[in-house]
Amino acid sequence: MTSRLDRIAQQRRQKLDRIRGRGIDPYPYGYHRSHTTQQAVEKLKKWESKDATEKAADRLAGKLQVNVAGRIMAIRRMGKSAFFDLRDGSGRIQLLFQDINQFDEKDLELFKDLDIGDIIGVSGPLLWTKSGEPTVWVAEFTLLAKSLQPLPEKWHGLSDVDKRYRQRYLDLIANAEAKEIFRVRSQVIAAIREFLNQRGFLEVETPVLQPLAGGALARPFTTHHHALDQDFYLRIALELHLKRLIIGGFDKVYELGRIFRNEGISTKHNPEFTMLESYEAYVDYQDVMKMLERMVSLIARKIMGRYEIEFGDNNLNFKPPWQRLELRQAIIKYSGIDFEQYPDADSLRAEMLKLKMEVDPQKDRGRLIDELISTFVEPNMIQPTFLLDYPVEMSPLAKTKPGNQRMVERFEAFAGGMEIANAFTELNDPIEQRERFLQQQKERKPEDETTETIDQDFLLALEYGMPPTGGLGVGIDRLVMLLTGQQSIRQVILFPQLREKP
RNA sequence: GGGCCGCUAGCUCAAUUGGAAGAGCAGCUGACUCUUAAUCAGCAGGUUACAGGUUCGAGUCCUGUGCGGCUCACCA
Repeated sequence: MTSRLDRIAQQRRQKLDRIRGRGIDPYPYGYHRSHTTQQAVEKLKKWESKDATEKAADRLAGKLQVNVAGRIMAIRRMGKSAFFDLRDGSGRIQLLFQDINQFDEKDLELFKDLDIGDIIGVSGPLLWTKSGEPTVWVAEFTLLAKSLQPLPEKWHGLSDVDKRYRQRYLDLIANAEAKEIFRVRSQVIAAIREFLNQRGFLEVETPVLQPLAGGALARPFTTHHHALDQDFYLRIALELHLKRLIIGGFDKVYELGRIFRNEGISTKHNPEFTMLESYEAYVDYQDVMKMLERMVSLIARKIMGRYEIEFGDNNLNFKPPWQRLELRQAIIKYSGIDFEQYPDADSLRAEMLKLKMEVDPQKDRGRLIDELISTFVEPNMIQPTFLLDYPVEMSPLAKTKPGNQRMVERFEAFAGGMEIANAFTELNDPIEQRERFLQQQKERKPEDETTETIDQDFLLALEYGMPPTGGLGVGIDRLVMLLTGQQSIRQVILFPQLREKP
């Protein structure tokens, strides 16, 4: 703490003491609002459209009276009068304190002690100022919360990225764009629920704490339950529990939930992030593809008002149908390598080395192909695109293509150079699933902490019979990034993970 | 984890080759009854992230640490 901040805080505390000394509670219990600031402005506009006689009658009848409340964002004192900007969750409105001598001694003193940042409630009639600003002419005012800290600068806002994340409330107060991003995020999630609910999907909740972290391959967070004296993992995917529910007879289920991966942090990765997974019985990945492009495009149009969204230097067009491209063809197109010609890891690695790629000799064929995707293909996936049909090594939970044991019915959706969704026709043959898990375990490196051990309970569930099912996973944070044009995942997560400051 | 960049007043930013740490906003005092980045006059406000080093002299150069950003690696 520097002396200057101390001094400002000290001044505010002195004001607080003065206010208390006059018998005023600076933190009272509530306030009756008749209107939000936005509603008040609308009310005034509506009144403006009436004819002169009606207007005068309304004014006389006190029909322009409102009670509004919010945070003081600006103070323009001008001798006996003053203009304040008042902001609430809906917007802002101007306040006019005309001739402050109308107030009694107590209110006058309180008025003098009001600061930018304080929360107040006011009542009085609405009016237009000469310059056409909708304004509340303040007849009465009440302090609702005294602010003891100075707000960020009014014009430039808060730009210190570190501070914006650590003190997100200041970001939300100071930067309107930040607030808008999270409003959009909330609407996106609501729209997803509405879309899926309308289609007969059932929203469910499954455990975050799991004895095995299955359904994906990622390093999990670990924790410990004391009463059970048992270690648990935080889930890294929703998949295996949702499939159990398909087996249980819910034909359409989804979960919107937080998942946790103990891996690197980047502009596209946060250790905890929000995933949508949905499972629908009796459909395949082609049906899921149609549903996804329909869902995302509807959301874009509903919330952003259009199919085309500016993202970085590009204009993304989410109008269906999205481009469909076989994974194999995409890799050939962007890297020149046809993985079908290299049936094992060694030959593929040799070919990749020719492209001067730095290739980890530990990587198996699936991971090598994955590297080809992320190096050559993903950066080119700007317009919404489905990549279809993946090698079986990369997809232990997906069903192989009919007549081709090496490939599975899987797609990933990309846009803006990011993967936003992953889906497949789910493998429902319990014998094959067990073999795939065993194969996966065999290829696992001894030092590799990321590989799950086999989820026997899930295999048992599969043995009771799971209908043919199409499954989908969507990265909600990335979807919000795309829709709001944000280049960093931290801009769309209210409280992103940061290192603790000393 | 590696590389590069950044950290100056509460906030937004300056500071020439290494030569007296500044401005705007916010704050305080005063003037002002239609302002809206109000205006005008004045005042106050700094461990230049932290710890060392080089130097007559360091915000500036060097080393280390912390935190952040970008990027690479990692990442179904």
